[in-house]
Amino acid sequence: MATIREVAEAAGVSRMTVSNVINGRQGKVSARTVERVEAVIAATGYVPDESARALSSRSSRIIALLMHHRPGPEVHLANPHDAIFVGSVERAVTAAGFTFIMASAEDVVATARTLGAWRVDGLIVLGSVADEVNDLVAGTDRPVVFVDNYSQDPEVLLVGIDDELGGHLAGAHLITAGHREVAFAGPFGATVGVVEHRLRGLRSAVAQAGVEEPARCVIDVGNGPGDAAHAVAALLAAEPRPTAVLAASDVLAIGLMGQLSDHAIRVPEDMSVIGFDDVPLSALVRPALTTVRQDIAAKGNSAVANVVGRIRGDAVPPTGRADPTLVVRGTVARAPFAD
Amino acid sequence: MATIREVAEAAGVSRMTVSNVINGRQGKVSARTVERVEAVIAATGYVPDESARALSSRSSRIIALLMHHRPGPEVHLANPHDAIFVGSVERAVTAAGFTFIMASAEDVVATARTLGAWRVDGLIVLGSVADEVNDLVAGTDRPVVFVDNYSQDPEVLLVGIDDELGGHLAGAHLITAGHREVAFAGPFGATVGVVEHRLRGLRSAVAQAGVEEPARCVIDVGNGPGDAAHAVAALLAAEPRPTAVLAASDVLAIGLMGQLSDHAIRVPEDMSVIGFDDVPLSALVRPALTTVRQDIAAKGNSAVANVVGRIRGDAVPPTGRADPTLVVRGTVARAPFAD
DNA sequence: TTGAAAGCGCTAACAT
DNA sequence: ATGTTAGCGCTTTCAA
Repeated sequence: MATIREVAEAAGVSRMTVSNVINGRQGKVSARTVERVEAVIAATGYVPDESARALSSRSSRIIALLMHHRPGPEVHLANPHDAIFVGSVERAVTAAGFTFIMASAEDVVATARTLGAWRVDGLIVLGSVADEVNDLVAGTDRPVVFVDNYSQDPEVLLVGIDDELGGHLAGAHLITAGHREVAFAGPFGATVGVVEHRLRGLRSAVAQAGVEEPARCVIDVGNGPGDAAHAVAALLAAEPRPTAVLAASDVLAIGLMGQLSDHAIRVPEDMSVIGFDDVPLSALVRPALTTVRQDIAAKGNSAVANVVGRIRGDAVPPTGRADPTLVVRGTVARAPFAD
Repeated sequence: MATIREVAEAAGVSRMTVSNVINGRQGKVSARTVERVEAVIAATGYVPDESARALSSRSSRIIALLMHHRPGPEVHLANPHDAIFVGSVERAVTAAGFTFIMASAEDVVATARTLGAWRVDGLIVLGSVADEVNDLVAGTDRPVVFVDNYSQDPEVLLVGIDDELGGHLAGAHLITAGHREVAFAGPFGATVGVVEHRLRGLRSAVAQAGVEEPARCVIDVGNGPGDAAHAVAALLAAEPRPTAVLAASDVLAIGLMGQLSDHAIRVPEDMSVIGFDDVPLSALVRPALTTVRQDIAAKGNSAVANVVGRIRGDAVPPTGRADPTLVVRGTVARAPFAD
């Protein structure tokens, strides 16, 4: 491995000149010298040592995505929402000229500390983080953005969507189709606030139609293998039986559809289903899934734009919650017995 | 940020002693001194600077997963196979006491060089890498393992499955169900060798049944939005029309099922479908997907075990190809008009 | 069991 | 436009 010193000697210049060439410092080096140094670099295959650079400059030009995941065999990334988000972040980070790395761990605070020890320049945090938010922010002087977070602290920078509006859109659509007894299913334990807000929005829409106890059937369901089966069992046992269900994610909605099919309950004739996210899969299944759409890639781009802006000291693009929309496909029908 | 020097002074010892405590060097420091130093570390919240450690020790204790992806908006990780693989690698790396990072890029060789400049200790490479293999291996003195790679070079260390056997299992199952005209659909451009070997295995099984031109209908199909539609159009236009199709992945199989449904072709009565991988989703859809199963997490564990073994200089666990199995569910029926 | 000296490869700050 | 000096924070090597 060649070092900057060897390159400097071979080119007959000082190490600083080589450094200036590497870092493309315009106007600090004459064109002829640049050429000579670059020739030596190409010939030797020299690559600057990043740990030395980071140590000396106190900056790594790395932006890291930190994902929280729960213990157990479940893979966080198996969730298409997360996969798409990660992909969009990676692209935006690379396009901005930074190096992208991702770290996934149960203990986000500890991992943030590890990344900090690597002098990462910015951090994007995905996953259910609540109490840890303050520890995370306090533990670093670098820009941090949280994704889909419902922290108490209004100062915390985040990107996300208006989950309550999403739930409301779904509820209004079901009400319009004549549904009154509407159920909700989601992983309440897995996220902090997101699922709750979707339920709240659903209830507000149903309540506006004059329903006394809106969405009284609420099912807490994980992503495990048998979970969809339990959820559907609970759904069908509810009294009175709901005619529609809003799932907190498309994947869950598809799982429910499969179980309903096993119970000979037709979707949408006997039971309407709405998903959340609009992942690509939802257009593939049959009947195609009616769902609340969020622009996941836009969320990733916003997060990166904000972090990069703060690193560079530029104008900082705003963060906040975007508005989801409803995508009508084939899983909502008029409620049975609706007038 | 506290430094080792400050900790040393506060504890009244030399920097080397603090270093020995940090690195848990047994027997180099007395128990009393360890205790004192650890108290100071806890009090100051000292975290060793990793770039300085890497620079000085020439090792980062990082194992990196390098993913190749193609240009365009498509997200590599959206593939459940890749997501599960990444998850299992991350878990195994962390369990082995290393830090995990993931980098995804179009130019794997360039990114490998970047990671090398960070002194990563080991590398796992996922994705369609062919010509780059030699450059990658030549460019580093660290252990590298390739995943699902069909390199010419037999010396290249890899983990994967016997894709040809997988195709053969599917073919034999279809033959047993009376199918003779069998189609194959897969993204030939996206991988190097994997899809081809699955097709080869399918053909060998069909040929064994005495079929003259086994699997003559071969459809090259990507993962884009309209791709499944084109594939099904090609499938239904083929003359003679196939009675069964093997898809190179479960996600593709599900996409085909949706399109077949739109054409009022029933699965499995009119068309049998087999997938590949057995991702969780395949058990959720209806009819549940018959598929060739591979143990993705085992593949990840093998890759990590090999890299870690080589880093430590321990006995190196063997690499190689595991055997897939057939999971029979509900998408294969007896061929129409079969005797 | 502990410490002192030297240096990993690079860059910031200041010369010239 | 180029060079010199002095570290960044840690570990290695060798001594005590």
